[in-house]
Amino acid sequence: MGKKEAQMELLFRALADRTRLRLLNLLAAGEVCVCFFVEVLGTNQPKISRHLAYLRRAGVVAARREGKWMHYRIATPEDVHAARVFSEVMTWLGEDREMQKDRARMETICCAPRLPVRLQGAPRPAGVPT
Amino acid sequence: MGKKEAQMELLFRALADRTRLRLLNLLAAGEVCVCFFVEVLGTNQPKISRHLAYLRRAGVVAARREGKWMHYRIATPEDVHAARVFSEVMTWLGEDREMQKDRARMETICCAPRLPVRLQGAPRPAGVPT
DNA sequence: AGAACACATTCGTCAAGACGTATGTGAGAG
DNA sequence: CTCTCACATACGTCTTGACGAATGTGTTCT
Repeated sequence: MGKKEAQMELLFRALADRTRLRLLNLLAAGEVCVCFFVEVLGTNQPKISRHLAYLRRAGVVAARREGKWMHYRIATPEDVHAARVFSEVMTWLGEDREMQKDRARMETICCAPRLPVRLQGAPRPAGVPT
Repeated sequence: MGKKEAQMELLFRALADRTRLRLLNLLAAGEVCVCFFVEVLGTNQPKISRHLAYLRRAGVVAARREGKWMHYRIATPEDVHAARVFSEVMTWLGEDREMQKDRARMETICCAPRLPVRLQGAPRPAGVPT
């Protein structure tokens, strides 16, 4: 009944946090596993996991397991209007300076000749040049 | 510097509340004064004022004084992307069942042969049929 | 089996904000 | 000037959620 209303609030609450916006931004190019978020955002792992869980509850990301690693990806909302809003938000993120820095930082880390110690053997994110 | 980022969070926080979404919805047709919000949403006046203040800080509504009454209206965000997102949100509100009920309720109240006692002499909202 | 790893969840603490109630402010009427 | 009206703001209380630190869960490797 009031599900759609709740969805609206849920979406905006999910978007009302800096860290979560940064996560969504890094997911724009494709699947990313948790360890890369930790490295790129320079924070601890539980923080990342909690925010990813929040985004998952809001229905804007989905997760896939591959061995020890969890891959997250963007999940477009089912609701048409939610999807349109979300799409605009992603575009917005794409043009934001700070967000561009984050993406550049991820490329720098992933494409480095040697991965950081913490990321040895981790599956590289999709959407970044090899 | 980090202003635009802050603006992004600020916008979504403003949208992450049911009451505020309802206020924005009622403003879709044009200027409305506070007393009508109170009547239509069936709540107390301080609650409405607080949420309107919040929306004002977020830059999505503006206020105009006319004698004793304060008229609020939608204020499209300056930032282009914010404006696009906001526009999609307003469209979304326009198609939501519950929001339609609120607008219908406002029409019923404003266009009644006699205004409710509390609203005697109050300036009618714009955008509703006389 | 056990150790190592990637990630999730829980716990205690703290700040933001939503609420009703009470009070403050600014404008018009008398 | 005082009273009233429309609205704003200041409390005190309670809930939500953000955080770091610790702990739990599931998978792989030996």
